[in-house]
Amino acid sequence: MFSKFMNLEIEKKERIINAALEEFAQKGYKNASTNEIVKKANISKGLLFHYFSNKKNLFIFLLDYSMDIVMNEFYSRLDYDETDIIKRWRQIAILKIDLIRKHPDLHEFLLASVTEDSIEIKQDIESKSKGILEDFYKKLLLNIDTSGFKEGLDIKRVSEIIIWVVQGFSNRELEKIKHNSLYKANYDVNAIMAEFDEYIELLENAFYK
Amino acid sequence: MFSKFMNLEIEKKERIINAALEEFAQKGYKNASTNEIVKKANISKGLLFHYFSNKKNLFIFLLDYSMDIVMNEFYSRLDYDETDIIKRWRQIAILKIDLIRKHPDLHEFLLASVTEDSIEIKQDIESKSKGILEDFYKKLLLNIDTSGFKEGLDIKRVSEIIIWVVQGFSNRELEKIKHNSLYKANYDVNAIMAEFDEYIELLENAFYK
Amino acid sequence: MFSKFMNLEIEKKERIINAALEEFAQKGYKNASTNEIVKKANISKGLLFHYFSNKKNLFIFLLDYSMDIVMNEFYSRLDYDETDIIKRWRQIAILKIDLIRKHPDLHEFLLASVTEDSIEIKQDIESKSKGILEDFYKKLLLNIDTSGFKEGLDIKRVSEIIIWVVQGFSNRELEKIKHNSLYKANYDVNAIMAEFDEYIELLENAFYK
Amino acid sequence: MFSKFMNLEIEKKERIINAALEEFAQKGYKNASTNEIVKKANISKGLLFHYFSNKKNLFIFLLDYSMDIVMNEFYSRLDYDETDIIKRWRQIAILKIDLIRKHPDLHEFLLASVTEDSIEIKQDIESKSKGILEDFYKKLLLNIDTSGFKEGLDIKRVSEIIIWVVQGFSNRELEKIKHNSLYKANYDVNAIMAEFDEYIELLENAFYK
DNA sequence: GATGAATGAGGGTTCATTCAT
DNA sequence: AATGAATGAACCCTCATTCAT
Repeated sequence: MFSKFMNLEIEKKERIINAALEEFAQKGYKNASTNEIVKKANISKGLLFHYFSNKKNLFIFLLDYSMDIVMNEFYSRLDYDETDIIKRWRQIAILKIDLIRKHPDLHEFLLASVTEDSIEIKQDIESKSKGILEDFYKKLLLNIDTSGFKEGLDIKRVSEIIIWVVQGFSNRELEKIKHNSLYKANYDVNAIMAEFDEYIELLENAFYK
Repeated sequence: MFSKFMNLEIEKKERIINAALEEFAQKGYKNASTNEIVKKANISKGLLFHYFSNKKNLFIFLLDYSMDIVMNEFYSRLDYDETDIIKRWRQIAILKIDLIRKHPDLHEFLLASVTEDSIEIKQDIESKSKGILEDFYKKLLLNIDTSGFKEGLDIKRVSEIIIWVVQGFSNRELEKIKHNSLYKANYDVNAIMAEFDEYIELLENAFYK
Repeated sequence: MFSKFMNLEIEKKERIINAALEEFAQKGYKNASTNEIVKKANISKGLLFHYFSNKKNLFIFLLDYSMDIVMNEFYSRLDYDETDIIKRWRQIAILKIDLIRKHPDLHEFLLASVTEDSIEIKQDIESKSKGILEDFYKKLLLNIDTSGFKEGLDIKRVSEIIIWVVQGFSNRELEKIKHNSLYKANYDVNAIMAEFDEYIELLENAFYK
Repeated sequence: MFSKFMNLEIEKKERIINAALEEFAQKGYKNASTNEIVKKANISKGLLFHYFSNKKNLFIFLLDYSMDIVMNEFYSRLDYDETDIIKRWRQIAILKIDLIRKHPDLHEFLLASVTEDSIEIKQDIESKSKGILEDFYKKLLLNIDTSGFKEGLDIKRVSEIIIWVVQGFSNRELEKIKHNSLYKANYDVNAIMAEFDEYIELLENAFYK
């Protein structure tokens, strides 16, 4: 389907992908202008449509492309021998932060996609993300050992609490990065993880034997 | 600035506000059509621009208007004698659910605003929400008693954990409502609060003396 | 449906109609450019779509408009007391020539419509013309007296022959007008009808008692 | 001019010609897509333009090509010993029907060309068809014997009447074929010619001694 | 105050044609 | 000769905004 595009030289391919990711991430689907994309990518109007036929297809390609990268980044680097749920989520948080550093536009794009309202692509996004996300979460949480929890705890609920805390923390950091360019330029993953560990400790004390 | 509009008879004013809230909530800023708004509000095109000069101003007006209502709903109804942080957040959750039931369009509008991508208004939304939200949070958490926490806990961090859990829970419920129209039509506040209380209990056991 | 347009001042209305008729007649549906139409009519791009919503609707409006005029020109001026089939067709030929002189663009437009290939409007044209043309032919041939034919002739076939001859003659004249602008500018209806009558005489001698 | 193309292997040449004839016949000049043509012919985009330089030239080539074939079909098979005008036209009608059966695309193409609206090629079509058709008609009617007509008839006018009747009849049949696919699939040349002969008999009785 | 006709820049998309390989 | 990526002008259409009434 996108074979024409895939056979391109890598440099041009990246120019186009990055231009499109940035534009969609900044403005959302409907607002994004194919005019802007070709300007940023320094290609002709016609070429974009030669590769992708139409705007929707371009978006769907980016969705697949982004999800693929994210999946790979996560699946291949997750240590499945680490069975402790908190430590596992700690890993996930690190991978996430790393992903954002390596592919900031891609992350922005996926984030924007999730809240995308345009009726034309809503269904595509949902159908794609649904299956993949379910699968994703299953794999992320494969082989988790919850035997360390204190007796009598509702494991499902405690797990949710842990996830919410991890998400709350990482969203807080993302907000800082997003709204504070100084912070963005200089942030120190180690320092962040050190702080993160303090929250983790609170959770461990609260819920572990 | 919007004095012309404010002096209007109340019925027409509400017609316009509701039409615009609904349109923006459903379609986002850029997609929203002034044509649709005037059609829904049953006024002429020119009149809308007579009152608000342009689309952006209309949006900003709605933003102020919505935030005002929310502030009032919360400030006036919050029981400041309840000093326990978990119970206070439980109150907030109830008020939030209540707000959604009473002003669904307004809530949708504010929710959509937060994830709005249109570059033209992004900054306006953020600058407005930033100051107000900070003030909001300060007031919401005024007079909180944290003396019930176990000794040695980092109160600030534990408070954050609590907030993240409350947010995680309410987001989960909102997602259900949003993606499951059957659930939306029949949901039972009491049942939801009962489940919520189970999470609260977990937190209390974890962090309270 | 086209009420906005119909309420226009007559001069502007005619400017738009003539510009569109000419463009469609010259280039056919798909080739016709709304850009050219608005240029010829000296109105803005948006206005055309304000009135007609889209190109197809504009075309359909012109189809109705043209058919109406043609119907009226013919119905109101045909002498239904003339029952002789040849004389009746002689009348029709005169009315046709007259129509072309008075509304050349309109005639060109309808002629082009009949041979229009664009799949988008083919059905519209056919459904419109089918009913109307059937009705039209019925009225044109109302009250025809064929008792003057020689005994033993197949009346239906002879009628067809007469019609084909009239059509052949009038097409020949149309071709002359179309391809010879000198001829077009100076042609003399009386001279044409005089020649036409010679063909009619041949037919009368052949088929009448 | 098209020597490059003419030197091609015959199979490829025919593939291209048929693809182009079909596309132009179905969609008219402007609507026809060079993309579709190369796809149908299974050649590359560049090759088509290598042979024909541009779309217009391709069309003109097809026009020449089609007319040549038609000319040959007619010239070589017409029995010039048959001097009677009606019988001669009867022959022509049969040859025409035969042509349509043998080269349906080609016939469709020429038919569509005659009613082609595209201003870019209108003149080319007309200038080509004018000279050729005149010549064609002259040859078709070569060596016609009109001595069988009744005394005193205007031979030129009667000949025209005969032609118009033949055209009228064959157009009527073509319309049936075009708009009734059932009819198209099953039509019986002999039956058609039998009916045609009834019209011929009417003409003979009318104009022959 | 109130109307809605009028504008025109910008939107996504198509397509004949060119040209490096 | 043969390819198909690349171009850009033109296409139809949308829409916030203006302005005469």
